[in-house]
Amino acid sequence: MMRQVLHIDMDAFFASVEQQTFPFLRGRPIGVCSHPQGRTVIATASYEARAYGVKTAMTIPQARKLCPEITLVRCNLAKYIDTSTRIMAICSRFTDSVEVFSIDEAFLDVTNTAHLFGGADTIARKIKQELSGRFGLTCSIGIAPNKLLAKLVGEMHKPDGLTIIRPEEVPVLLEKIIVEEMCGIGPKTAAKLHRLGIKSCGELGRYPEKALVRIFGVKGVHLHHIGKGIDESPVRPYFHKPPAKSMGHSMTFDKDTRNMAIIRHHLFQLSEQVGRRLRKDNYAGRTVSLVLRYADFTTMVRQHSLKNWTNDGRRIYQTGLALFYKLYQPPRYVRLIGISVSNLIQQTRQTSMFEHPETLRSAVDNLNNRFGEFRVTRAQNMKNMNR
DNA sequence: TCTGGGGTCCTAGGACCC
DNA sequence: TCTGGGGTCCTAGGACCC
Repeated sequence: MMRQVLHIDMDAFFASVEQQTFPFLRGRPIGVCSHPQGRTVIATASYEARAYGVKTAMTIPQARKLCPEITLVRCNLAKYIDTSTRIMAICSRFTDSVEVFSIDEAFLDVTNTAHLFGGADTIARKIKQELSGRFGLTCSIGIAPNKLLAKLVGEMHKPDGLTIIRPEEVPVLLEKIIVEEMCGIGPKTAAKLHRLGIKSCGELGRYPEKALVRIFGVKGVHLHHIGKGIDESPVRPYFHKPPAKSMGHSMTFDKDTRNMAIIRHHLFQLSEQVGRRLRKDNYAGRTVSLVLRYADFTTMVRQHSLKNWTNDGRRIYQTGLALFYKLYQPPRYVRLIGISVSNLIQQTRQTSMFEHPETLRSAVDNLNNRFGEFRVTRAQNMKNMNR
């Protein structure tokens, strides 16, 4: 049975949410970023800003050069998560097969429910209408026989687009699509394909599968499928969301530094944040990874596996700090540090396998969850340091 | 004022055990 | 006294996604 899959992608999501919250931002070029004064990049640019060439991942100076009148807005992730949750709830009214692909993207398998609403295209129009009416937000929707193609065609008419591709139209489409437009083919793979004389998906699909496997390993099979427009992967409902594999935080210093007190201070804060997030969802992990990026952008990762699972910020910090000292080459300036915990297990309730009593930490967590990060923290952390 | 921050998956080599 | 082979865990690095 031919499947009917919708891909829904919110248009300039973070920026559009901000423009809805603050009407004076509407119609103006804005960029959302994590901390507008610091060393950061544009997370999302409004369409007005995109008209000037401002794009995601651009630095603030670059964006300002292209668009001097751009308004920078601080990222408010909690608000976007809240809006996203409500958007996903609306999608769930049309099928229980909704996969939350990212904060602003979802796949819907409507194969079994389309007839209840008058067809997949009607569902798409209803969702658009609903999101516009309730939130003032637009989205772009692609409808296709599988996720790969739904995502591809959904991107063809942004913003506020609706693109449908029928099975018989797929071969002609694939001839027109260049490989780097496909989800899963990044710059490195695209360059490698170009060297093989492969530009379009049609060409990729005709390239012998065996040769692709020889060159790319297991990924060759996947590439062959991409070239043919084949994707059997199911839409995974959000309630089957797999457990997390890792949790981490990192930060770029506003100025490169080699001041150990500053580095330790931020490493400690990042570790506490990671521990708190692990505890919030009842995770504990055994492997601690430390990321270190020098001023010249060389980036290194070192990891260490512990004997016991932990979700204690202090334990994570101690392990991370030991890794830092092993890795760090002293006179060099540090640009970024990060810490993450992997090898996770999830408990349904608190058990004795954690190293320390939970009572104090969960009380501190509750306070911080309610009143904000680091309102209550360890005395060691109180020295007021600037980034 | 070049180059954020959060993830997942894959590969490849070495240690170690049977 | 010529050493195979399978399995698992660990670590480092890279590609890719939003």
